[in-house]
This record gives sequence, structure tokens and C-alpha cells, in this order.
Amino acid sequence: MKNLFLVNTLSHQKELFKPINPGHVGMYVCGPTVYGDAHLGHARPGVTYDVLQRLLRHLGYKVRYVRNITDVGHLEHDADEGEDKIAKKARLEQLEPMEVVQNYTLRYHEAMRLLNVAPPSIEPRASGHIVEQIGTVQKILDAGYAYESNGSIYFDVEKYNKYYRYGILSGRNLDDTREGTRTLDGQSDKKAPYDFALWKKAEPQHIMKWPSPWGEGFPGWHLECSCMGEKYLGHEFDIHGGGMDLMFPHHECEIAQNVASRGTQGVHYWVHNNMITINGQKMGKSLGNFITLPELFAGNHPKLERAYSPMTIRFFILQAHYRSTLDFSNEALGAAEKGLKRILAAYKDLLSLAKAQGVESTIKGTEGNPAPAMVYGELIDSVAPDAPAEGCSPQVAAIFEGVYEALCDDMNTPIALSHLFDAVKMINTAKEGKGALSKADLRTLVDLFDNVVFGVLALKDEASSDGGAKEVISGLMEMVLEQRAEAKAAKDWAKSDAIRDHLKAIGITVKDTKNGPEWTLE
RNA sequence: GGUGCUUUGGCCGAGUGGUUAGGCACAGGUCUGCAAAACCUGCUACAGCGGUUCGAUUCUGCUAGGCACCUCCA
Repeated sequence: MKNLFLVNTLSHQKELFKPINPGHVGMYVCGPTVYGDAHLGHARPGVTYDVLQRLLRHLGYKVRYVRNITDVGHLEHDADEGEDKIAKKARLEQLEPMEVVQNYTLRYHEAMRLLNVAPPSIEPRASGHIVEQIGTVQKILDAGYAYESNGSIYFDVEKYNKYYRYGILSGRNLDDTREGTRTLDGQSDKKAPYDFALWKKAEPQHIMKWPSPWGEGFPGWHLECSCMGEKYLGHEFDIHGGGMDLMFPHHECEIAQNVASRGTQGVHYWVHNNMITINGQKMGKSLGNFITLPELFAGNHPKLERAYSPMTIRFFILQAHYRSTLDFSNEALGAAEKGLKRILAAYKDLLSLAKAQGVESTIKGTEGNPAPAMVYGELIDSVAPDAPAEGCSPQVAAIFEGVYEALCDDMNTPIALSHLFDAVKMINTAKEGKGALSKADLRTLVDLFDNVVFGVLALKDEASSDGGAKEVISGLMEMVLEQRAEAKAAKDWAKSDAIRDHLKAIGITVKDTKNGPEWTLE
């Protein structure tokens, strides 16, 4: 099994990944708060941790991937006087809170499906784990790290910090936090401004509330991840992922809660993805500068010159390292679209070159689009081979090694892609008849594309996934191109160009090659 | 104010103490009835000023700009 290295936020260093239980990985990722459509920023962790779980599986690990849905307890503005986000949205739209949750959860799932993000093994909801959360609050109270105040329970950061370090993840100490925390107007029930709510008392008019030993209320936001992580992955588990903006206070609080309730930090590797920016600024809800995924796919947003397909978005994200910021622009997305197209076109050529030498793809799925199944446990058919096929050329072997080395080096997808583009060039050269690829080379490359491009990076050819209609179109195209060939043979250029132009207008591009015409849809 | 990160060619974006990232765009060429694609060639950058070094884009100091978190945010 190849060694995987990950940058652990706890140490700020690249560390060799060693799972708690050999061969098994428990991974928890903070999912969305479902009170609005997912935007481009949400696509980043979606894709990043999708690649991570696919990579882990491809490396031979059995993975339990938990990604939550936050459907309650997310306070707005501040933990004191705030209002539950879901409840507020429900009030505005005159809906049951769970209607809002259901609607946006389904829309989130659809956006992730389009991005070819495989569903997690478990997708727990905060509202379904109220009992567990009350239990954790009680444990923290019993341990003496929380206090009750006016029907709410707060975490006693000051006391916790006496025995442990609050700020271990984000690298700050309590004094810094003390200085930086604003003095909030209005009466607060908290002893200190940096204390955070574990359980919040619900006002009579509050619509989302549950009974508890401390009266009717709802859980604090940070609590759900502690509880659900523990419930499904155990006291300690391997990887916890999320956006960098969640590092403080969310993940910091999570660690404090874990230590206070179960005596362990709970997580071995903290992985944080960076933000997507627009004009150099973070794309975020509060800034109002976000573009939702449905808007991107449809092209209906003032900042968009046109629509961009889900795979373009996925490729765009993969072209940057997950820990770097990534700046949105129409130009960058256009470039991503072309690059992706180039890789997919090369794969088709690779398959025909390979077929000529009796080498076939071993991946299930339709030819030219072996998109892996979206079913848990069936993401990737094969485990990463240790070496390229016996007898392959040094150049191809170098690509093989380079791709896996990059992926295992803190998921360096841009470097992996750069090696794959080297392969693209080799394939194109071979197609031109200017270079030859041996049977072993072809075997190595086909496997590499199947395993990495379609398996781990999970790109897919969106155009050729129409199923039944595809065969009808193929038949029609054969007929049309025959007509055009006749026109060409008679040197009736006007007619042959007219056919080509007409096809182009309906989204079919025809290219004349040495081996006859080729066509692609969209 | 506190903490941390960052500044790469027309754009996006990797990386390194001395050797080509890659993609997109652009220019010239090959091929083609034309077009497209592909291939070949060219474009060779690392904010500014010092320091360490035989040598720094890469280490270090300062300056300037940018960003993130400290409040909800992926």
C-alpha cells in the first residue's frame, strides 16, 4: 500500500497518514447548513473530500465517511441573542422548518450528484441527534466544564483552559481571544464573552425546540459534530475535514467539547480546505458575493458570461491545491473547460489505440465514460497498482509514478493533472503516428486513466452519458456523414460545409481527420 | 488591535537553493478543399530593498500590497 501524506492542521506539518485501525479509515466532514442553495464555495469541500475518500479507497482502505447536514442549532449573528437560521428562513418563507430543510437538502444532494461527488457512508442530521447532544451536554456539566445560566448551558472556556489548551488547533491562546472578542451590547447570560452555548433556551415563540433537563431549547452549533462524530466513528477517529473558516471557533470548540466530555481530542488528522474567492475576496453568504451551483450550471447570474457544466467546476477545483485559495473568473472556468475537454478527448483516442493492440478498459461502465458507480463501496473497482505494467517505457512509468506520488503528497491534484497532460501529449502524438505506444504502455495508461481520472478525480464525460438516445444519434450521424462524404467526393464544398455548419448549430462538432470524420456532441 | 497566511509570466495555478511545472490565451509553422483538432516552435515569471550563500524565485530581515480568522460562513 502506498504511503499517504496529509498536512495536519494540528501540527501544521505534512504527516504520514497512519490509521488507528490498519486498513480502516474513519472520516468526518462538516457538511452544509441547509437554509439556502449551495454555492461555489460549497463545491470545494464537496469535491476535495470526495477525492480524499476515493483516494483512500483506491489505496486499499475501507472507509467510513460521515458528512453531516446541519438542520438546527445554527445561530445567527451571535451565540447570545441569535436566532436559529433554519427557523428564521422558515418564518420568512412561511414554511415548517423541516420543509426548508428537506427542500435544500434535496437540492444540495442534486448539486453534489451533478458534481459527481459520491454520497457519504452516513449523512446524519443534527435534529436527529438531540438525545445524544443532551447526553454530551450532561457529561460536560458533570465534568465541571459548563454552567447553567438562565436556562441555557455554556461551556466554561476559562476553566477548560486552566487544564487544557483552548486554541490548540487554530494556534491562538486565550489572551488573544480575550482581546479580540467584542463586547456585546445587551445583557448576556455568559460569564465570559468567549464562552459558547452548548444548549440554548428557547423563547416561547421559537419554533424549533426540544425538551431537555434544563427546559425547552435547542443545541448549540458546535455540539452536533462532536456527538455525531463520536456516535458513528468512535471516541477517536482518523480524519476530520472542513473549510478553513470553520477552524475557529467551530473546530476549536469541538475539540474542547470532546476533551471535556470524553477525555480525548478525538481526531488524529485535521484537514482544512481553503476558500474560493471572487475578485480576491472570499465567496461567502455574509458578503453576498456568492454564485450558487444551480446558477453556475444554468449561467444565470450577472457575474457569469455563460453556463459552466458541473464537470468544468470539478476540474476547476482540482486544478488548484485544496489548501490554496482559488479565484473565480469566467476566464479561469473557460480554461478549465478546455483542459478537461482535452483530457477526455485523449482518453477516447487512448481507448481506440489500445483496442487496436488488444488492450481494453477493465472498468465497468459505458465506453468512453466509465464514471464509477455512486454506490457506497463501489466507487473504485481496483486498488492502486504498485507499479506500471511490466515492460512499459520509462516515460510512461514516470507518468505513472508522478501521478501517484502527487496524489499521495497531500492530495496534490494539480501536479497529478500536469502528469496526466504529459500522457495526453503522448497519446496525441501516437495518434498522429509520430510515436508508438507499446502494449504495456497502453495497458498502463488505460489503467491510469480509469483509476485516477475517472476513479479518484472522478471526472466524467458529460456529453456521452445519455444512455439510449446515444445509439439513435450514432445511427443518424452515420447517415448524415455519409451524405457529406458523397458531397465531398463530388467536391461540392458548399453542401459539405452546409451540413457541417448545420450540425454545429445543433451542438455537434464534426472534424475531418486522416481516418475519416469524427464527431462530438456539445 | 490580536493571530496566521499570501504576493509567480496576458489569465488560472504548481514547485524548487543551481536544471521545462501544467492548463488557458497569444504568435509562427506542419497537416487540411476549407474549418476544427492535433503536432512542432516561440513567449521563460517569481512584489520592492537588504542579508546568508559559489549561487535565491526558493532561506532570512525590513518595506509595501492582498487575504483569512478573531461574529454566522465550506
